[in-house]
Amino acid sequence: MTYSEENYLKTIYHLTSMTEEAVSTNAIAEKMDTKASSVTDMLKKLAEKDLVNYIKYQGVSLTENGKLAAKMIVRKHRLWETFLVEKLEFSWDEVHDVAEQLEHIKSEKLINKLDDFLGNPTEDPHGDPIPDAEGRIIKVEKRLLSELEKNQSGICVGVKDTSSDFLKYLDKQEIALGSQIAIIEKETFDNSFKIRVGSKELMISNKIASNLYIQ
Amino acid sequence: MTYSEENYLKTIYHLTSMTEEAVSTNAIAEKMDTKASSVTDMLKKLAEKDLVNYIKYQGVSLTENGKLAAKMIVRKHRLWETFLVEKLEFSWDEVHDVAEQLEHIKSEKLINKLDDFLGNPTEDPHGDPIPDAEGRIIKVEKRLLSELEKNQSGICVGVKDTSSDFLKYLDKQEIALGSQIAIIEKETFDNSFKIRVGSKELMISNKIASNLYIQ
DNA sequence: AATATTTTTTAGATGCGTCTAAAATAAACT
DNA sequence: AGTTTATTTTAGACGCATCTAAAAAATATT
Ligand SMILES: [Mn+2]
Ligand SMILES: [Mn+2]
Ligand SMILES: [Mn+2]
Ligand SMILES: [Mn+2]
Repeated sequence: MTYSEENYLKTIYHLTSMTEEAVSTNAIAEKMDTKASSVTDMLKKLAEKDLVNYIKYQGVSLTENGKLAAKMIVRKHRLWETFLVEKLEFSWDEVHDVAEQLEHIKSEKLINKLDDFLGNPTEDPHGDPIPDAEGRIIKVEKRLLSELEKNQSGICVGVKDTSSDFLKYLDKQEIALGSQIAIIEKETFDNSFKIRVGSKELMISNKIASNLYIQ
Repeated sequence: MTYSEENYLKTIYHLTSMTEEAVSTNAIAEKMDTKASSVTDMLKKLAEKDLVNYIKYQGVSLTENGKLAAKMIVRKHRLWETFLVEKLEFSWDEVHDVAEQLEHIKSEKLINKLDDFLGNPTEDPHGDPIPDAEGRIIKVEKRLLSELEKNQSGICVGVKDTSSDFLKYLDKQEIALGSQIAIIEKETFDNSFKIRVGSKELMISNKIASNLYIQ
């Protein structure tokens, strides 16, 4: 499989993992910052290889083959991110771009040895699950902070947005995976929140609260 | 720089590092298992980027830019090989192909952090020198085992041939980097050797002896 | 020096992944 | 239902890296 094919597969995987439905050509083009015509070309090729179910004008979904292949790429991405943070002292906002490259390295042995070296982690630095060698994912149920009510609390276990900007904001506010977060007040006007993180109190917008996973 | 450009650069580096002279189109084609016409195309492109000195029909050599770029690729290759052996329990005959992929990952930070993580090694698992971040190489003088005379001895510090076949042969004979090797007898007929490795004695062909570096 | 051989370059083609522009189809709106 | 708009596909082009076949240049042989 080529570098490009792998990127399409991964994108389709991420776009379909929420909805479970077929995804449109335009949605893929949007996400990958490319043109719809390029997407169409690639979908034909992936369909030819039995990696996607593709019917003209009707969108696309992954076959079982495609889904497993996509999971293996996600596995590699997240294991490399974990390696970079745990072993090479990268911060969680610096790892994504490098992992985008590393996820395409082809070696079963490498990735499985890396997995062992890292102690078979089940989650990456952003709290996202790491598929095992067979593609199994441990699903932990988690809610968005924005769904909590006043006086409820929980532990921050993940981020939805993994952009560098957002992650740096969290660093600045000293919010990290494992932080205890409690809702002190919920502002009905703009749906912003007053929260307590550890011993500190701060105000966060609804957008922030909608990108933090709590357990 | 593209994946392909990097591979050409590295090949030219290896071919010129011994002779110091310009290298021929055919020599590059041979080494890279490609056609001379493809090489010519690439040489034009590399010359355009001031990475090689190329004059039609007269062979090619690296510019200072090209040499530094090549060294950085070699640096990455050898650091990754070291990582695979030291941290992921690969054996020295398994690392080359994976390192061929990993050497193209683009991230200054990654490679320098990896270097630190490994303790800034100066040699890779095959005894080859690892250029530092500025491209400096620590030259250690070493001779081929085949150049030694009867009753001389030394420590095995490197291999010239790094093919899997050769490395596996060495494993079988329990010859490794650091092994003490002494010449017991030199057969004038076929230039083969009787040697002692540690406490064992064995016969090796001249071809074997010509691929072991001794210090 | 002339001829033959080898090496290297050029010319033209192919596959991959991308693009723009135009055509086809589907969806939304009177 | 007919028309407009949006989405998707097709057609044709381009850059990259490769190839084969032919031409050009360098080298070796007689
Ligand atoms: Mn990522
Ligand atoms: Mn991640
Ligand atoms: Mn190697
Ligand atoms: Mn090596």
